[in-house]
Amino acid sequence: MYRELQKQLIEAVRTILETSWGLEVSDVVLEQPPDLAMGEFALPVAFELARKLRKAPRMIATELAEKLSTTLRPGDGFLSFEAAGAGYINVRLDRARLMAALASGSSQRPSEELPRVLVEHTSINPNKAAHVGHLRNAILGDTLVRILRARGHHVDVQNYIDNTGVQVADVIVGFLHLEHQTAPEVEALIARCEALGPEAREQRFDYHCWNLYARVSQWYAEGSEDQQKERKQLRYQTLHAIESGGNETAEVADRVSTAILRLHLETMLRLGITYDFLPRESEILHLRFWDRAFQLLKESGVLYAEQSGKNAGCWVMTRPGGGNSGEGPDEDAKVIVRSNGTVTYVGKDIAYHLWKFGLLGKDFGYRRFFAYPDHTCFISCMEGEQEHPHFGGARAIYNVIDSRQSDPQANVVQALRGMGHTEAADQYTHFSYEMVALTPRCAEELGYTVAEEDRGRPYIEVSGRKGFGVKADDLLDKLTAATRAEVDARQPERSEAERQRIAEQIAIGALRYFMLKFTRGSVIAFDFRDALSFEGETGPYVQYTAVRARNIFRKIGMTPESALAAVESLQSMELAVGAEDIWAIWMRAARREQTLETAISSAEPSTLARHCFQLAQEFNNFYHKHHILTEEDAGRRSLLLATAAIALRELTILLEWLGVEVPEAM
RNA sequence: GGGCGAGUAGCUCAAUCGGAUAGAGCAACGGCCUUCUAAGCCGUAGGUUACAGGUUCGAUCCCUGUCUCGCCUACCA
Repeated sequence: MYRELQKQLIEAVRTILETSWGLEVSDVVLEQPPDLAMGEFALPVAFELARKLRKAPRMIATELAEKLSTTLRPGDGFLSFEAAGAGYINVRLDRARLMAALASGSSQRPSEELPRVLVEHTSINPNKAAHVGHLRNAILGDTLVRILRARGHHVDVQNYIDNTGVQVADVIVGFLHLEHQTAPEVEALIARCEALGPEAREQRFDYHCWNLYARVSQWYAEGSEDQQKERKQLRYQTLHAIESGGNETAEVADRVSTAILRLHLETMLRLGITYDFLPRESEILHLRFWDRAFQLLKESGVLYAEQSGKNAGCWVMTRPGGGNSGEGPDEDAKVIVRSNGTVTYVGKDIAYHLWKFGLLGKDFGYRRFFAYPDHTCFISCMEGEQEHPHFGGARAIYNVIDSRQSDPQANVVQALRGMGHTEAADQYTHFSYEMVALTPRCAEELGYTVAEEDRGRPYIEVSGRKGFGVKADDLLDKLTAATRAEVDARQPERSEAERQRIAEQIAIGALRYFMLKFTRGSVIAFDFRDALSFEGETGPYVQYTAVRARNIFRKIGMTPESALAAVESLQSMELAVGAEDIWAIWMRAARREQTLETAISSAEPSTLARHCFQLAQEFNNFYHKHHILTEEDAGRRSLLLATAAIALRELTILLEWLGVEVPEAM
């Protein structure tokens, strides 16, 4: 109903402007007054018209308000229109009617066919344990998936696995040439680690590789010049062996990366994050996706063979911003195929994205890989199972990838556009976000020595190569331990299993909210003090609020649904009119869908996190001010109960979108 | 050199397409637990929105210039 009122109002303003003044305004701006007591909507349109009409804004506002009140009647849901301030028009709604509509939950969105979308997120190199930076990616991605589904899209979730890249190669170099292990020995190690189970963190295979990767990176940089050259050569030999496949090195790499991949999936599952499909680079190579893409790129003229200059002998592509000045070679062009004939990462990515949009004319084989409680995750392979869901061929895609990759991402879009796939290019969203870094203090806490010059900086970038960072599982364990201690103290009568479950839910709530409350563009300077805080603008604060609301209904022995159903027969709704703290909660509920739309169109989940937190604040304020159980006036009590019920309903929906559960008790 | 992003309270961050008095949380200080859970609530203090111009009824937001910081810009992946 709220949305319809907005539309009606904007339409009415447009009509009046046209018929009375013969004016056309492209965009009628609708705002909220700074204080709810002033009304539900505010129209600043009079300011815009002041110049055209050569009249004071306030006068225009008065006139327009008058016309509006004869057009939109109380029967439509509008109560009054009045000029305010220097020239605003404040609009009051029929609160009782809006409340009734909200309580009955009649905010159905049209069931039109929404396009199938594809979200790629997580995409961790399978060569080491996941860290906080990966958590930000996965949590942002998973939340995006949840809100797209809430809007009504069919969403396929993909986690791209670069199992044949240089990072995997580095760890394999470590196993084979630094530790001098044989293939069976590596396999035995994986088996031993798996037998220990996920609880033995320090002995986990991905933790082992975390350290090994750091050692190898250091090993490359050590020794004499000749040694370094030799080691670098070893590195590329290993990489090429892995890329070509069908040899023992590739076999070991596959075992190692697959074992780590499973651990990553388990880590993410702790946070309630799941995937539908895991496309791997090995299949993109062996199924020759690139050959087909190369052909298409040449045919469309996107790629051209550079004849001279520094890129002579390469197949290159003009960059999005740049362009050939006409004279001589475009030195700024992006190399896609090297002079030795090998394809770069961006080239493979173009092929992969043609597949995503169903424009390649090739497909993966699919095989079952990981079982979730409610569905199965498939992985790419050469020859797959007979029956499998179809992935790819999406109308719109979102790539959750940090901002450092904006250049290669732009290249892929440029290629699509150049090939004439303008619709695909328009529906390609690089959901970029800034990295997670560590505060210098946090780095020191972890036992890393911080260079003097870094000590003054607000943050230090994590580095997998240096083994510098906070591992995802360690952080989750730390959060769980901290919440567990608090739960033990507060809920001593509950069973061990219950308390553990609650502690985990709170830990996840804290972590997910922490990652979501920042806007995408801001670097998160990670610090345990902030992340382990459960007060103020945090997940546990919101969870606690929902638990509080639910306790009211448990205590009184009635359901929130029946409290909402009672709104119809409320005689005392006028009470809400004077009580802005109550009305604020209902208005918050009214704005939910609009906030969802904003979050999606701006690809900014933090909008929803903030909305959710503000609702929690409003409810806590209300909770403190009104004591429901001891309220004697029956009508007023019904109003208070309905308000608690709407708050609980909204909090539950919003937290679900954010991937945060409401614990039994806190 | 070029591209992208950032600079707002002591700290970490917001600010709905350019709108009314720039808001939260932490930290600090002062209050509130015989009452539905104090992981809570209320209050105090804290600001020349990096700087200088410009655009207009109005600028944290748009334009120009300057300063500072980060990332990207390889025939690495």
